[in-house]
Amino acid sequence: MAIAGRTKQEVVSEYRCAEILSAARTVFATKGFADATVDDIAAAAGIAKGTIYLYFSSKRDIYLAALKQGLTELQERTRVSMAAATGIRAKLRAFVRTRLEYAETNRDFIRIYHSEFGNLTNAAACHGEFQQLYLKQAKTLETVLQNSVTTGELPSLRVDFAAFFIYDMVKGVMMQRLLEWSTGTMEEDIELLSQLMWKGLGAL
Amino acid sequence: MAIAGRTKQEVVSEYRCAEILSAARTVFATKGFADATVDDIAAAAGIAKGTIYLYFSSKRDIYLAALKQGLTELQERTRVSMAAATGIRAKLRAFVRTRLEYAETNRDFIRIYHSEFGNLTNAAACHGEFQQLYLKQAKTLETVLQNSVTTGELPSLRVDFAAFFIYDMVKGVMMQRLLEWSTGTMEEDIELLSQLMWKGLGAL
DNA sequence: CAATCAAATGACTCCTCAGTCATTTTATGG
DNA sequence: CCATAAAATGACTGAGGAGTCATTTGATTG
Repeated sequence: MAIAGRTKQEVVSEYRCAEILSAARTVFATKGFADATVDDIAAAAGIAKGTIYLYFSSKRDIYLAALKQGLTELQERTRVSMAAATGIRAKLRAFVRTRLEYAETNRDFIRIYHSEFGNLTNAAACHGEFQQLYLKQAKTLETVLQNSVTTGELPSLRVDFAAFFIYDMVKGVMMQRLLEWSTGTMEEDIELLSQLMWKGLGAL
Repeated sequence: MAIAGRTKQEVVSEYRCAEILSAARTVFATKGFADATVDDIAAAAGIAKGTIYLYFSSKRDIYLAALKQGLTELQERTRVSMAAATGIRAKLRAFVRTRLEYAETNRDFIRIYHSEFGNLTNAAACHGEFQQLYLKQAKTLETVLQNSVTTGELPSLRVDFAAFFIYDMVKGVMMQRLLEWSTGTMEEDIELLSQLMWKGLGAL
């Protein structure tokens, strides 16, 4: 009974998972991991709690799945837009733009993203699983920087340091915008951030 | 019975508070707010749980007190060292140095700091009390930047944006160093960060 | 030393919530 | 239409932990 390589069962199952993850994102974004309850998620998804445990094995499992899903999408978009840009400066601008735009349209995910990646220091709670996800993210950017160093487009520098530096700047602006602390439009913030990243405060 | 304006009672009370806060810092840093128990803190302080409630009204109260204490000290040191430096560039370098040095010797506090200020987006949980503390921090730096703009030392720019930008960069490096992800010495990181902040990636 | 007061204690209560599972509902296909 | 299997349900359980308070310990003073 498989159509296009997927049974009906699989399709329904995927749909349920997506439903649950979508509800979970909203709830986790609003309450944070600790204060969110599985009942909250069930209510938001309009299903019974027991059903959730047919698709996920624990509260943490749901959380991790929601985080991974968003992270994969964000990372893929970032990768594609950077690959499409020519020259390191354009690539960095693409990095900034893609991520700020994604943040604007995926606020719930970004809240979860920040609550995890703003706080990687609490290793005890998560056995480093989030640290690994973070490092994987940084790796992509690091590779791009390294290539530019190799071609001589960038001078030799500690690319690992620079990669984190860039991540943190963009992460900070995402948060500013999410909290509506930024006084500028997104275009202005993209421009200003790109300038600061490239030229620093001294050359403005 | 007051000696130097303080009764014995007050001295003992302050000592107990300090004891509890010190234990709390360690526990919160290790387990995070949600996973830390008041029993953990009591055990770490070598006192009974009931005693803690003679000095603090709730778990959150302890947390907030520990955070505020560290924050006040960090902020004061930052303010003093910046005031002692001449010129905006030296002030910024002082900012970076003071904070990285403080992070090196107050790791427990910095863990707590990051778990809060990495995640300000979860406003529901804390009624914005942490957001206020953060904004107060940023204000000091913003004032320094504004003064430099007024004297013409810096060109006109969105000082609020720049202040966050600087905070986030330093915060990021603090985290890198805390997790021992940084491959450089502290001096190297101070130097590199100051350079990047001032000149950006393009001018290295 | 006895009486009084303050400080400390930890067993206890109460509540929340993750995860379970016997029961009910819905889908399948003969 | 019935039999059987699969999916969904939500009342229930057990664990864990915040905050309380009757009791104990220790200090103070006449």
